[in-house]
Amino acid sequence: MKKQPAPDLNSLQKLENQLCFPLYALSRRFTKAYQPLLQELDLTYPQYLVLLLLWEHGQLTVKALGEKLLLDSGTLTPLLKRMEQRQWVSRQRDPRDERSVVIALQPPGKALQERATRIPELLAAQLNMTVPEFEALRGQLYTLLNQLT
Amino acid sequence: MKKQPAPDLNSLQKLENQLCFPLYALSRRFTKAYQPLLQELDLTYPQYLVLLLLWEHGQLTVKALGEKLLLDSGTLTPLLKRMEQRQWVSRQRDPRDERSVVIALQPPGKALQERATRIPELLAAQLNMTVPEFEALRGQLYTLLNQLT
DNA sequence: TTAAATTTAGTTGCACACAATTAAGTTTGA
DNA sequence: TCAAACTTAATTGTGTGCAACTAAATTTAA
Repeated sequence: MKKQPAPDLNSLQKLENQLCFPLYALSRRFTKAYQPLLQELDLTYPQYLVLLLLWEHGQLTVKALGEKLLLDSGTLTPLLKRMEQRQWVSRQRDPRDERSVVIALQPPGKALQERATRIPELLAAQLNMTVPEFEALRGQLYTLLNQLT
Repeated sequence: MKKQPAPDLNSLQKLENQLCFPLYALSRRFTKAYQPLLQELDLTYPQYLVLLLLWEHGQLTVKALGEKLLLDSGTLTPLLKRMEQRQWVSRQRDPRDERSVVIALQPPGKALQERATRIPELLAAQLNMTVPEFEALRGQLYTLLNQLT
């Protein structure tokens, strides 16, 4: 039950008073912080996200990956083809529903998991946040994500 | 003086426990929320950010735009050339320092300001947040941005 | 049953992002 | 002074993102 849906409208025309800009900038800075760690594995950040899901689930359809990552086939198809070229994943039509393409983790992709183990903690260490702060912020971001989805 | 720099490491390998993914997804969702409003002005979100700064400052160098937006010339140069083609901005070398290029707002670019007035409040209305919540979140995002910059 | 609607990936085209490099201009320090 | 170091944009090349569209497979509803 929120009372004031719109904050301080007069100054919202300024970049630094908006919410979207720091999200946009911080998202890119985060990706850049991952970059030196991912570069050692020859991975981009979106490719790393796909692998995180496949390390957990083994295989997922393009549709399922798109739902979890909020990406569409226009982004995923070429990205997954590059990952297929490196033998990290396989791509094949589901025989039970030929519309679906199943992306399955392959041994070279599985082998990256071990090398990536410490990435999350190395990133978290750069943030200087407590666990409750971290979890509260994450919760707020997911709440907003639900608002906009 | 933070006591616990790294949160709950065991589960950080999962997408939904990380901070970067919701930032990445939310940033893109926000841009998508702006899109129908910006489309009426034939603007992309990064172009809109450039105009926000030029509406405030009149003119800025490429370097200054890059510092404020955390974007480099590889992104800005082609973007600004597209904005120049539409007569929204001019691009000229600073005679006092020929290395610098000054981006100056032009009348058609200035004219967009009025048409964009209500964009921030229309966006804010979709968030269902109070002013204090909004400001607290913005503050946290800027704090993190400073950590990573 | 079967034509229409829906679902799922893929394709196309455009606009970012950014690393790496280049080129030109300016500052500096021995 | 003047060569080296630094600063600033531009360029090149790669990889996303996403809107719009296409094509094939499946589901649906009359």
